[in-house]
Amino acid sequence: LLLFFSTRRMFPPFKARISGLDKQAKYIMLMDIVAADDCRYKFHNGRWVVAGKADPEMPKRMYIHPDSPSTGEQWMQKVVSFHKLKLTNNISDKHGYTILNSMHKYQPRFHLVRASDILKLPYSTFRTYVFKETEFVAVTAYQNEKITQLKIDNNPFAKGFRDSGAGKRDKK
Amino acid sequence: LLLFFSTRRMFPPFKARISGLDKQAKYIMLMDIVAADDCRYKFHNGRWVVAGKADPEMPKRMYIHPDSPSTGEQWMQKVVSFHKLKLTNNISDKHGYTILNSMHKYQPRFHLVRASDILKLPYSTFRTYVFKETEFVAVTAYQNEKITQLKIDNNPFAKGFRDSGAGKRDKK
DNA sequence: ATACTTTACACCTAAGTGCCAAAG
DNA sequence: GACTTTGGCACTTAGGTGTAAAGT
Repeated sequence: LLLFFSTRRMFPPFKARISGLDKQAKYIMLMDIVAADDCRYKFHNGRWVVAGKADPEMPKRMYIHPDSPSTGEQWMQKVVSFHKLKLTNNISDKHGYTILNSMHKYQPRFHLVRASDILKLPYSTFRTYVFKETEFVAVTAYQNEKITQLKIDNNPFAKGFRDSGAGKRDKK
Repeated sequence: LLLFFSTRRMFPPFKARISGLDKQAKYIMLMDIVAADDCRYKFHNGRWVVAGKADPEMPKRMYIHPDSPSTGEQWMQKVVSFHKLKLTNNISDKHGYTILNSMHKYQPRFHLVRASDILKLPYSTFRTYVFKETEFVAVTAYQNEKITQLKIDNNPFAKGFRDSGAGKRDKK
């Protein structure tokens, strides 16, 4: 259960270690994010509950991993991370970021394509992998304090919000 | 007459606007930096004068423009800038930076290759363009105050050294 | 001693964080 | 009125500047 925000990266990022590729062949790695169901949600009494039918789907976009294309050998050498994938709720986005609806549930999908060239993508066969545990609800403001704390604790850019030990300050 | 420093970028950067390419074809853009003559220089009485034979040449490296390969159409759309090219005087450099000898004169060269793939580079035909006015002497410390000021005035990262015009005051 | 080189440093750019007040 | 969204902010990482002092 992960979250999203205005125009920001997905965090934590999707990471995968790849094996079984042809060392010599070229591959392209992609990720897209599709609706997990056709519901709109709200956060009530500490949990996400259905709050009606989903809003119309946003234009679909495919994120191409920036190292693409690379050889199987190169992909298998290191963990493949999609931390640079950017999410936005701006329908008129011109950057090619992935557009999502706030308060909707989403499922990232990982695509592996054997192709030497981006231009050949439309004619290539995809292998698509879905990891159910990466499902998340998109939001514009955090609803769950535990998620906030998880991000503060783990995202290096949020280090400024880490409570340096003892003095817990009051918030109201 | 431009300068260089420890492990730093080349500044001002080499920039070119390209035209006449085949829109559909893929191209790779490269830059290397070769000795302009076989002399060692020193800066004396406000000018560079020859001070003996050149030191042995450094290992040659070819900088591949990070957007490579791209289609002719993509290259022609924007100014092609080599501002990320890095220079060093460290002979054992492992990053692939361009290695130069301090106090020697150099000539950048721009290479245009019609090739869809970096692996095909060795078998491809290069078109090489040299602009004499981009010749420079490599240094580890600036010799000419005008060069220093030119950099301070134009390099955004050196803004901290700009005199904010009126009212020169000493630091408190 | 002179001339050049290295290093730590303050000051920048550029971009990714959650927060909070204001707006919708 | 309760909820959601926006935009400015201080904070962070990451890395590019010339400087001055120290090193060779």
